Amino acid sequence: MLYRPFEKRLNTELAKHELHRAQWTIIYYLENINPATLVELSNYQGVEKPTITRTVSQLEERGIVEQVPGKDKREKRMQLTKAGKQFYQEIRKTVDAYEEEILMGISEEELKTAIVIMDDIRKNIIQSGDGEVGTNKN
Amino acid sequence: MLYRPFEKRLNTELAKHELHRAQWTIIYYLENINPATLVELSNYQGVEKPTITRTVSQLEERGIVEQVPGKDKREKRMQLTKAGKQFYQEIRKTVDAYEEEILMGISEEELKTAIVIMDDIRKNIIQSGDGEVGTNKN
DNA sequence: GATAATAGTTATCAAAGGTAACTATTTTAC
DNA sequence: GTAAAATAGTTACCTTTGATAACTATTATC
Repeated sequence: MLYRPFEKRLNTELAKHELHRAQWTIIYYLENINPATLVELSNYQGVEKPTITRTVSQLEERGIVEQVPGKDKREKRMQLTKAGKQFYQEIRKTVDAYEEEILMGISEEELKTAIVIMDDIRKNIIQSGDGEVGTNKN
Repeated sequence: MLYRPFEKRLNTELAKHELHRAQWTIIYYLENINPATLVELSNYQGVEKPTITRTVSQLEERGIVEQVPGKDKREKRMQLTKAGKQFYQEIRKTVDAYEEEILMGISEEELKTAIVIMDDIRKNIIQSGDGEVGTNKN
């Protein structure tokens, strides 16, 4: 049970920027894969659509993300605003410091190994049972 | 982000026994360290006391755990009831199957490595910052 | 063109956590 | 030996984060 203390601590770090974990996860994803639809975000987070709608709205209200016209009138494609990208860099500092702290004494190799294994497990979960999100099954 | 799919799936497994993750964690802990106080449980889960009070009450109402007189009139020492222990065995089957499934293709060694690393990280979190629970600081 | 599927939203509920403020005991300090 | 501090737990209440059900609007498919 690594998760509880990790999340607890991450949230106190993010609180410095008046952010919560769920919001940060979306900002983080958008920094990499930039215009992303809500469904994409929903799949990434492993969370139902209404949950994403809410979190994205919060970020929208704060001017961190904005909509870009997608090829479809249905889809809502989001990207980080200019301010959002700057914001990301700020949070990044906090998160980097946090990560460095909790990874003290753990080598690059060890970390890589752990990541690979956890990724294998994640794939197993998503493949078999229904670690997946409802939308995908229709 | 291994956690979300893992918890989601675990919860659907536990639902077969009308259980939730937080409850299961306590049952699991009590199977090993049997009479445990609420503070102990609270530290184990990395969660504040009121949260534990609630979860333990639920298990108490279902006759899964019961109080044993501790050396102190303050502390509430809990153990699994007879029914609770039987219940544990049942759930164990479900959880074992689940674990086997998600660990498919992952060797003993790999798993051990991952556990060691994650444990190191957990220790780092608890040591430094405040991955800890409020009670401990007073 | 009617039916399916897809993307998103709204409303509402539940799980799981937190804080503040409290009671009842037990320890510690003077 | 009592007053103050610490410890264990509880109650009341709030927040975050998730889920479901039922819906609209748009696009694909047959």
